[in-house]
Amino acid sequence: MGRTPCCEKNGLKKGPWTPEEDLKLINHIQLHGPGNWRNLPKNAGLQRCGKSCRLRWTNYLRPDIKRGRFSFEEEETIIQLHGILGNKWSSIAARLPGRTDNEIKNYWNTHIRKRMLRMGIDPVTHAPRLDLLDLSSILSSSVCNPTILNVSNLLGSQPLVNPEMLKLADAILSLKQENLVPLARNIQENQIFNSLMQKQVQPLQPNQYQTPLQEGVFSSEMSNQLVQDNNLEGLCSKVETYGNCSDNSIPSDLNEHFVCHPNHGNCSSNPTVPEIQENSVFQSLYNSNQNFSFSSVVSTPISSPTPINSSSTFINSSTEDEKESYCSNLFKFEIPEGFDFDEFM
DNA sequence: AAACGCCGCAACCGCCGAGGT
DNA sequence: AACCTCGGCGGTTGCGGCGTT
Repeated sequence: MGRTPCCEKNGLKKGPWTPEEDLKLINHIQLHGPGNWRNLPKNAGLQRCGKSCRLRWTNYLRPDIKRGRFSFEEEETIIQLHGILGNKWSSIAARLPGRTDNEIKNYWNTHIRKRMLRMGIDPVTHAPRLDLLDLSSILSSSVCNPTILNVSNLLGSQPLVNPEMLKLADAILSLKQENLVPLARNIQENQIFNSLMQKQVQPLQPNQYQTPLQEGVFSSEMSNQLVQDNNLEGLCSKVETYGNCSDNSIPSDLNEHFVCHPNHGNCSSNPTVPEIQENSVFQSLYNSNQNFSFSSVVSTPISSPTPINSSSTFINSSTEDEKESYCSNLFKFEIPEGFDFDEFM
């Protein structure tokens, strides 16, 4: 048997809602509450399909909807969560209070996705699109600085975008709510990402998203607590030590782990000293008040002017270029193949 | 000023899963 | 077990606004 339509289509209005219709819907829901969408139009005196009423309410009329442009932090959260969850817009929306899945989906398709494509990043996999890589620039960079040539990068086995770092941030968030012991164990086994991905996909309840520290954004308080809980002080202090360097020299041991990608690195005047690329997350953090920390790598709140769940609607005055620059930073952090967490910690 | 094209977003469509009978 | 309803989800469409020529 074929599926019956949710309502009789004939005679029902379609298209944009009028203010009168909105008023009727709001009044009805205020009196009776949402739900029973099938009968709602009739009871509310609307010539609309119940589905249409539900969509209008959930995507537009609901009082807790936050209007206005997305903040840096919201965008960052969307990118991180999309890297983990894919096109699970409702799941992503559940971690962005006041935002609807439809709004996030539209924003992704019209802004973020295009920007990623411009940057040569596959918006589905969050990995660089090899078909768009400028091989000549890669090769010229390599000629200028042979030390930064990483063949595995050229072959695509080591994505420029580091979705694992993004996954790590969100996975740690999940583990905070579950069990932290496996995290440390997995780090030591150097199998962290696979196991974290499995944990990550466990759905959270909607009411878990409502407190600031439980949202997708990884707060500094959380990271500090996690560091304590997981004996990650070594890692954190080591990274912070690097960030506190007063000159532009990069500690040799760190330099071994965080390589410049040839496609984005500049030719160094000194071919024997790899130069941190200007746009890298590392460089951004390195330059931002010399206050680089592990938590900032994970949450990157450096350019987020307001808390994600600020009660006031944030009108973002930043340009697309600024966001693109910021976005590129978000994607250019990589952990080289063979990176040993044990050794680093 | 008109035509054209692009962009953003609200709304629609079709499918799916859960739950009830 | 089969059928049916309902709510929810992701993909897509179409329209209005805006910028450019």
